[in-house]
Amino acid sequence: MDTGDVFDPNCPTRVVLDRIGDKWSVLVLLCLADGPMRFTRLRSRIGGVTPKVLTQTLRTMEQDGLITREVFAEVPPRVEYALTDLGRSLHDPISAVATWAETHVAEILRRRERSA
Amino acid sequence: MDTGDVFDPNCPTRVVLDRIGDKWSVLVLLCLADGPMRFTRLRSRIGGVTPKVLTQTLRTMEQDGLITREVFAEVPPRVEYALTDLGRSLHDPISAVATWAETHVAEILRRRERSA
DNA sequence: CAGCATCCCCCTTGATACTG
DNA sequence: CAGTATCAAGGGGGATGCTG
Repeated sequence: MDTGDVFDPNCPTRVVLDRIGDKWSVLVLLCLADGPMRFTRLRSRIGGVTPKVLTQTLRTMEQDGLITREVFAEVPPRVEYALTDLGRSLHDPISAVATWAETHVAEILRRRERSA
Repeated sequence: MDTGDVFDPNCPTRVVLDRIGDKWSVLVLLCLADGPMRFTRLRSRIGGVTPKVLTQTLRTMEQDGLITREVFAEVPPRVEYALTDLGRSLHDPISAVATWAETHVAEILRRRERSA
């Protein structure tokens, strides 16, 4: 397998880029960086996400080994999500992009309007 | 405008994240990091992209001020795309993510299969 | 060469409602 | 609380063909 060329459509790196490009995954990761968190907490912190989509996102991230899902046999039910080492290792790169975004958003919006 | 909370759905930072999440923008940016490039060159280096989508991507990136588009009045026509300073400033963060992707792709795919 | 025009499809995303 | 079920919609993305 060729992991050396992101430009190759068959390159598995594309898979990762797709996941990162996902609208919610990044937000979940940034959120969980503050520590383990329950479903409802995630949902309320990440504005605009529906339960279904949040569940989908969490399941996929779990399968990819980015987060863990721990169910406590209690009433009422409690489920905690947390970053794995792999997930944590992605935090810094993602965070750098987020910081860039926050820094340059204004400029981009300005240019976008100017060319509208 | 509140640029401080990525979790706010109205936060313009989301806009940038969306653009970055775009399937092709990242590839274009990585590609142009090697220097100015013509349409066809971009198209052949970025496997799997159709002209229409590539054009859309380039236009949007131009409007956002990430790249420039220079048309040479020649026959046959020649159009060169290049990164702006803004675009260049995004290269490092993006590149960090890409590197992460290449490094951890194998592990992710392994986990994904294991949980399938 | 560098693209625009068209048509189309599917797949994500979402709103709403319900449940173990 | 932490989800599932269902249904609807929209647009990103793609194939093809044409042109300045």
